[in-house]
Amino acid sequence: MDEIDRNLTVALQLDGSAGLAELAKVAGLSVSATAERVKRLEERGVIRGWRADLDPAQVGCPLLAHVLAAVAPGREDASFRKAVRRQEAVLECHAVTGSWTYLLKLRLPDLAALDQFLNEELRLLPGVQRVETLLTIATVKESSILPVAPADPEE
Amino acid sequence: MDEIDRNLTVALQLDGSAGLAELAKVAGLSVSATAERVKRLEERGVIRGWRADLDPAQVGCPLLAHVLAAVAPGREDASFRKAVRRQEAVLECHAVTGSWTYLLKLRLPDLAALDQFLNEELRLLPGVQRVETLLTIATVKESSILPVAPADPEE
DNA sequence: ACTGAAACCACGACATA
DNA sequence: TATGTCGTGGTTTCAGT
Repeated sequence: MDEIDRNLTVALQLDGSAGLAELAKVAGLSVSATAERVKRLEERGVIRGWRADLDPAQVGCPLLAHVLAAVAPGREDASFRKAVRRQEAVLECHAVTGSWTYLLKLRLPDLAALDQFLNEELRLLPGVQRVETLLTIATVKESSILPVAPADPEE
Repeated sequence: MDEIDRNLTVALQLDGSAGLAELAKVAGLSVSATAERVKRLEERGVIRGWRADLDPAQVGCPLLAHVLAAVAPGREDASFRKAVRRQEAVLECHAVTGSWTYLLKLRLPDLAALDQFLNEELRLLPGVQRVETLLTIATVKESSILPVAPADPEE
């Protein structure tokens, strides 16, 4: 993971359809050396895959909501996690510090779907004690581009 | 945006490197008709771009944190938004309902970077009144695959 | 709007340094 | 680990339905 790899990962996040010729220019390498690098990044798992980046509104999921959930510790926790992973509407679920246990990110078609998720799915899960919903009014920024960190000595 | 388009968008989210031949099978169309559809989806902005999906940890951003911020309403709000958009570490920023104004999602190299962001960037912004940080201990689910909604009559 | 074929270009393997 | 060449295969375009 040197300077060149970092440049490649940045470029590939911005435009994964670039093509090796263009990438080679960015990297300052030949096309085949660039191809080799990209293949390595995939093999090492640095690149996990290639995705089309879709407009949520245009695929019928204009609503964004975050949900804070307090879940009782213990055995029930595992079943909560499993249930959450099965839900398509749940894009993210993180165990967090603070007075809440989990923070979920949801994409939904409309408020009816949110209501249904909260009352017919989430609240019914064992161990769920308290739920708070933060509905998104406006999105100021939403990016999937990770800030690739500069060199870390211990590599 | 018919059934075929929806199938294509789902497939392209899962694997954007699939190739038209494979996609054509999914769509049940010829290769060139499939190519046409994908091009249209791009032109209409349904597909916003093509991205390499990276492993955050491997590009030096293992830390995930969410920040709730209460910001005074008024003119200062615009400068808050502008500042937040400039910050690479801020992957998302949403104006939300409830007792907080904004919810931010951050990717960072380490706690030092988080400390620096909170104290030397966020808290210094005009109008910021209160800040609460939710550090992610474990990620249960993190997906960028939108749940493409089935047919909406009014299209 | 979809099909099929032809032209073209980009990718991937190989031999070399 | 990088380079350049060559062969293959996929993408693009075009004429036809």
